[in-house]
Amino acid sequence: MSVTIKDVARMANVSVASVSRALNGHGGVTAETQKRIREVAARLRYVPHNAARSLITRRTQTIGALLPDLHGAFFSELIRGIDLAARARGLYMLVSSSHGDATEAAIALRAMQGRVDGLLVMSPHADEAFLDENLPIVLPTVLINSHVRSDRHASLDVDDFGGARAMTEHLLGLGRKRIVFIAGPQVNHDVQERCRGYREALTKAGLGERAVVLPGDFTEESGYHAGKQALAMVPRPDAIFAANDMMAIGCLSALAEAKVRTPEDIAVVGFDDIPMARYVTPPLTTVRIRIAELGEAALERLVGMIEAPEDENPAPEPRVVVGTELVVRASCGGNDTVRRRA
Amino acid sequence: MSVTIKDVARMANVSVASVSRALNGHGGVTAETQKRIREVAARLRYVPHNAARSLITRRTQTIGALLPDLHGAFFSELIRGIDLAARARGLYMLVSSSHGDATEAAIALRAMQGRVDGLLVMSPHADEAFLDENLPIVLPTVLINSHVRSDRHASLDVDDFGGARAMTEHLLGLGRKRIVFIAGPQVNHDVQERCRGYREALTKAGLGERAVVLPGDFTEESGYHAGKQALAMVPRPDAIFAANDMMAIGCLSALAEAKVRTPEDIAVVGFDDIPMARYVTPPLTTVRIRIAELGEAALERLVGMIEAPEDENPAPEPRVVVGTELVVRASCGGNDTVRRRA
DNA sequence: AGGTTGTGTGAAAACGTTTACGTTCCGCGC
DNA sequence: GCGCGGAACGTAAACGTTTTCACACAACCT
Repeated sequence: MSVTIKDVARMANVSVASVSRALNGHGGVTAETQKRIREVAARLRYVPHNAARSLITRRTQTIGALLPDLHGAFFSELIRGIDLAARARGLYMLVSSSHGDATEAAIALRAMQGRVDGLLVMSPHADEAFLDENLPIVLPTVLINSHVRSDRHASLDVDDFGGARAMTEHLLGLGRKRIVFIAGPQVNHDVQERCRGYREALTKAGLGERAVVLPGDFTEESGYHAGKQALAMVPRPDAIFAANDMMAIGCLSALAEAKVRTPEDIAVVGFDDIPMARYVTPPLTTVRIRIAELGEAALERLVGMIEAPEDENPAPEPRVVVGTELVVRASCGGNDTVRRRA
Repeated sequence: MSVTIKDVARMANVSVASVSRALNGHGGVTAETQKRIREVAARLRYVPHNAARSLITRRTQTIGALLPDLHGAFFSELIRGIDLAARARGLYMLVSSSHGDATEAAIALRAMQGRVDGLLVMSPHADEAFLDENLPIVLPTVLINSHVRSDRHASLDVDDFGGARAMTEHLLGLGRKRIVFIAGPQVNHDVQERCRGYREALTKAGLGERAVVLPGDFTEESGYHAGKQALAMVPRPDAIFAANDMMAIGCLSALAEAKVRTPEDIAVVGFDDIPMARYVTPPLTTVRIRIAELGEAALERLVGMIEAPEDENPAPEPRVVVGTELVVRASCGGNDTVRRRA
């Protein structure tokens, strides 16, 4: 059996209350007894039982992260950002992921009850109704990139729209006129926003009717196919904007195979700035999301909510948007730069 | 205030004991009352308080993962593997990382007390003495890639040695005779094992005295410099084996810059099979570690320890080695294959 | 009829903390 | 000398569960 506070109390000839006070530095104990208690605790290797402690304090020093998946660089970076900020505050992180359907997500959500002080939720299932159904109202929650418009939950979104618009404008600025867009999974909010940004820029340039959206599903293969499709178009496009980098890379293969030069004949650009983007040939122009920063911001936000007195609701600004950067490399025919957008 | 088991009991006109029994399916309660209790619980949105539950059951349904860092594809994959296996068993995962020094790691370790049922530890600080000092003996623990020889802790290691030896033998089999090795950080156990595998293969081929180890630190840049160094050697090597892929990629740049052909003049190979390896030119021959599998295996192992009756120690096989695959692409001049090693 | 089982249920103890509330003791001002 | 205030410390309640034990009651066997 492990050693409890009672054992320490007995060995130090004091009550459990004094041990608790001494170890937590609450005062009310002599410096001398405090020292003695500390020594005994160290000798016995006493470690407080966290479950017992959080049962009474109502604090767990833990935040929960609900993610749809853990595949790929995106979640890796996101978790890293969250962890970074969490550690700085002495918080631990309970992660739960890969819940395919809403039922699984609901179970995960409920399992967090009494285990965490707050929740970071990024899930395609996390719409308003779902959250109402499964979230105990008391649990502070920050929605990441959920695109759920709600005044009751704080949320943090990536500026997909602005990033895509900036990219499209960049291509237009380089003189490209026939820009096609390769979309991702239909249900994906990010994709919709990126597509919207693409259309917006074209429309603003008076080229709205030239918008062409090819289907894709975020995989390299679908990018390859979309590339083939683009090559078959007449007139042939002079730029391809893929909704993510992997598809852009697949697209590059399709062009290379057809002996079409990038960027001279057709520019190819992506979205995400995955590590690989720098290394393909030609290096890929893309939109960078500062993902770790997104994670950090989300956690900061959550901590703010946890620490705020309950009556001091509604958060001043329930919705925050995280900016993107335009990363210009060779694949678009521009000069290498990184342009930061708020 | 959130709803407790007492509220459910009151509303259902039963005792808390019956509610507990009904909800946990322990039997000893009529089908009818069980149904009634379940309905009341659902209506009240009752969710058991996990801290209270684990206080008495001594089970948290959570495992802790102590990692040195969260940067890069390795940890992403590792976490994914762990999470995958954990979810399959209804376990949650508490992750803690980025502890720079041993003190921080110790704090993290102790903070896990009473919060997890078992621990997955991968940390450079996790040597025998450190663990003795900070681990409550009762907590089941699996060490990942720690290279700590201990009969008291289970451990799971990657077969760096075997992978590096196989790669070196592959190069020798292709007729390369002057193979240099680019090492990584000195303290890194993996690097030492990989280097040992390299030397072993050379020695076995009677070329032991030809072993050349250039310094490196796992960064692309250090690979670039090592590449330059290799080019300056006389006689010039005909193959370069980098201890990880990033350095191999840096090395490729150095060769390309010097107009040296890969693989015709010099073969270049790496270790890790990061996603990018497929996409560089030429595609990189490398050693793949099935990382997610490593995570899964570690968790399975841990669960075995947790579920085993206490008296049924010592685990049959305290040390398990996870195999690697030789991934042959263009950069070594062989034919594309994947050769799996146990 | 009287004992013996079994089955559904409730009361209460237990888990390991924190903390509100008492108690003791000492020093101080009147 | 007496009351008073505060500091140091102890007692016990509380947190929300699970689980042991006891109890009531019905059904069964002699």
